[in-house]
Amino acid sequence: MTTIDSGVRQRTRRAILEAAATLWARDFSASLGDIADRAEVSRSTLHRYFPERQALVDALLLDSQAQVETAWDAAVAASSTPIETVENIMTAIVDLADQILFLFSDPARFAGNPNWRDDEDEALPDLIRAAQRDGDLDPAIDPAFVIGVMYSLIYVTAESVSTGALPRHKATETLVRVFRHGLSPRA
Amino acid sequence: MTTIDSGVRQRTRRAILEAAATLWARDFSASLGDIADRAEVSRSTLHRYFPERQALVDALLLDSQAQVETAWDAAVAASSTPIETVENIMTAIVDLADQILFLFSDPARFAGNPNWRDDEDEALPDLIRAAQRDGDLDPAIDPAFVIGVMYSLIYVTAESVSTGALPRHKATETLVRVFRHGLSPRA
DNA sequence: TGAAAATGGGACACTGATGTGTCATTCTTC
DNA sequence: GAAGAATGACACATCAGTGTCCCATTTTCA
Repeated sequence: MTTIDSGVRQRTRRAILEAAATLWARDFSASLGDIADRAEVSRSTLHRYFPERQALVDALLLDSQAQVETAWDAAVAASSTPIETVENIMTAIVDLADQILFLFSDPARFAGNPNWRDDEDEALPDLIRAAQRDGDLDPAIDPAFVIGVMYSLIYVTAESVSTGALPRHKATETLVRVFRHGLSPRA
Repeated sequence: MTTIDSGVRQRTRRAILEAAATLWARDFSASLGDIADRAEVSRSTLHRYFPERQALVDALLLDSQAQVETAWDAAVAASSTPIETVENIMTAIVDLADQILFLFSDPARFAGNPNWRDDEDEALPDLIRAAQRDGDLDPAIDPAFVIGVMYSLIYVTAESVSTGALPRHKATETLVRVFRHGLSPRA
């Protein structure tokens, strides 16, 4: 178990993490039994991979942060200006809505957890301020508020996509448009 | 108990409902003990007012809907155009963020509950469409998406106000501004 | 094919939340 | 000051979620 990592184990582990993200994004009190059902795995198996509930929480925390970071870095690499970077990050993260909700829906959820990193806590406000200096975002609006709007719009967009109300490209297009127009310095 | 409604009982009842709204808005699995603590009341007293958990849920459901309806009607009465009505509703509802979260954060929470009413389910989309016809909102954006943006912005604004990041008038001003600009038909 | 790995499922104890009831104390109100 | 309302503090039973074993069965792979 410590040295061997068969493909089977990886797939099972991933299925459990996916199920946990889906359920815990909406309801963090969802039981391990619910998660096991969703992952199409017995509760025994779930406990073999994650002995305690906290172990699954920690694993999902690390996994979610890694996924977000990957998408984040790709968005940064593909952008040239601050506003473009912010918009690309939003678009990229729409697909990680479950992970975002799990990570950020309750600010106190991971307080004191050694695995919690708020790396971007400074990177994002810096980006916002840079975009404000460039004249692409209204400098009168508190960066923290801008970030709140960002995550809100991401969540709304992800909902629209997951319910099938809008195709992904159309939804993200609207997302970026609403964000840019809503927070632009133009009166 | 059935005929008498002393001021004491009303205050205690209200304190419990307030506490439940505050806690359940963020975490619907919060225990009755937590709510009793928050309301500064013993768990015994809470059970005297609401014999079962479900009784408290139903009472809060009715109370929240009534509060929202009151604020809603006042906003409608004070407005003359569809877009103005929508904006006034948003501003009024910022103070009811806990109730809004309790009512709408989980679409399935009240499925099948006889006390659940979605009266505004048609009133709001109608308002949106009217504002779109007036040229105040972009007709290319799905009304359901507009409503999602509305509630998201209300939540972000309420957060800013409750954490003290922004004074209420400044926050609501930004709220309306972002909404109008973000969804305006102007390119 | 046969061993090892992986899984399913049941039994069990433990814990926290819940629902019910009783009794003593505090507070209103006349 | 006395009667009744309101509350707090316990005690107790119940129940769902959790964590731990154990064993039979299935799947994987050399």
